[in-house]
Amino acid sequence: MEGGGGGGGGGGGADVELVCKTLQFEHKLFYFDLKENPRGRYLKISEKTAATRSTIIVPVAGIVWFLDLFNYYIGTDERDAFSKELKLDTKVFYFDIGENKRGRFLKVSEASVNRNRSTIIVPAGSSGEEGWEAFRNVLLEINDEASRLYIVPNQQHLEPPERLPGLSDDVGAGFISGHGSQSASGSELPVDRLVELPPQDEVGGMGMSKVIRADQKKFFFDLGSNNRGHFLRISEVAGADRSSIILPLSGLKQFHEMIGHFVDITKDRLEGMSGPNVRNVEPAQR
DNA sequence: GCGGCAA
Repeated sequence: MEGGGGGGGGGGGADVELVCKTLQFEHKLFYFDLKENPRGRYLKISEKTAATRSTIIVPVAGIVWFLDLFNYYIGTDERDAFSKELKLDTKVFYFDIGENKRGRFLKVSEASVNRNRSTIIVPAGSSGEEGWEAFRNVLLEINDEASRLYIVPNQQHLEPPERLPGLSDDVGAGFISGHGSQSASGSELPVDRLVELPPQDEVGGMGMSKVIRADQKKFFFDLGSNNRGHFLRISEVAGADRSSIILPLSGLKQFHEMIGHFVDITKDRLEGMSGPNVRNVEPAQR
C-alpha cells in the first residue's frame, strides 16, 4: 500500500517520495510515485484493482517518453497506431493497444533483466480516450513538478549562460517502432510536436551555474532539461571558442567515478611523485 | 461491476 505514510517499514526502505498522485479511472486506481534513492529518481506507476496490483518502474528520463507515447496513442487513429517499444537504460517498455468486450486499452509492459515482466493496462474509456488523457495529464503534472525540484530555494540572480543551439537531440534514449507490420509512409512517430511540452531548454533558470578554471580555460557547469530529461552541460570556454558536452543525469555518477579514477592515477604527477617506490624527500638544505 | 496482460 502506498498511502501516504512515511517511511517505511518494509522492503525497499530508504527511497524518498517526492511526488505522489493517484488517478482513479473506471474501477482501477493508479498510483504515481516519483521517488528518489541514491541511484537516482524514478517514477513508480502502480495499477490497483480489487484483486490485483501491478507496478512498473520508469526512470525519470523516461517520463517524457511516456508522455510522448501516450500522446501518440491519443492522437493516432486506431488503425494507424503501431505498437512501440521504448528502451531506457536496461529496460524495455512495450506499448500495445488491445481491445476486448470491455473496450479498448493500452497495455504498457516493462521487461527488465532481473525482474519478471510487469504490465499495467490503461483503459481508453467509453467515450473516446479520456482514460489515456487523464493518465497523460498526471504524467504532465509529475514531469512539471519534477523539473521544479531542481530549483534551489534562494535563487540568486545569476547571469544565465549563453544559450546553445541544438541541445535537445543529445540527451536521452530513443524509442523505436515495435512490431508493427507495415512501415507506413514517413508517418512514423511525430514525437517532438505532439503536445505542448515544457520548454525545449530551460537552462539558466536553475540558478545552479558553476564555474571552474584550469590554466587558461574556464569550465561552466549548468543543469538543464529539455523534453528528453535532465542533463548537466559542461562547457569549455577558451577565448571566443566554446564547446560543450551534454551529460544525462543518469550518467553523472559514472562520470564522477571516471573522473575520480583519473584523479587517482594522476595524483602522483600532481603532488610530486610519491608512493611505494618513490617517496618525497625533504628538500636538501640550501 | 467490471477486466484485459502473461506466467
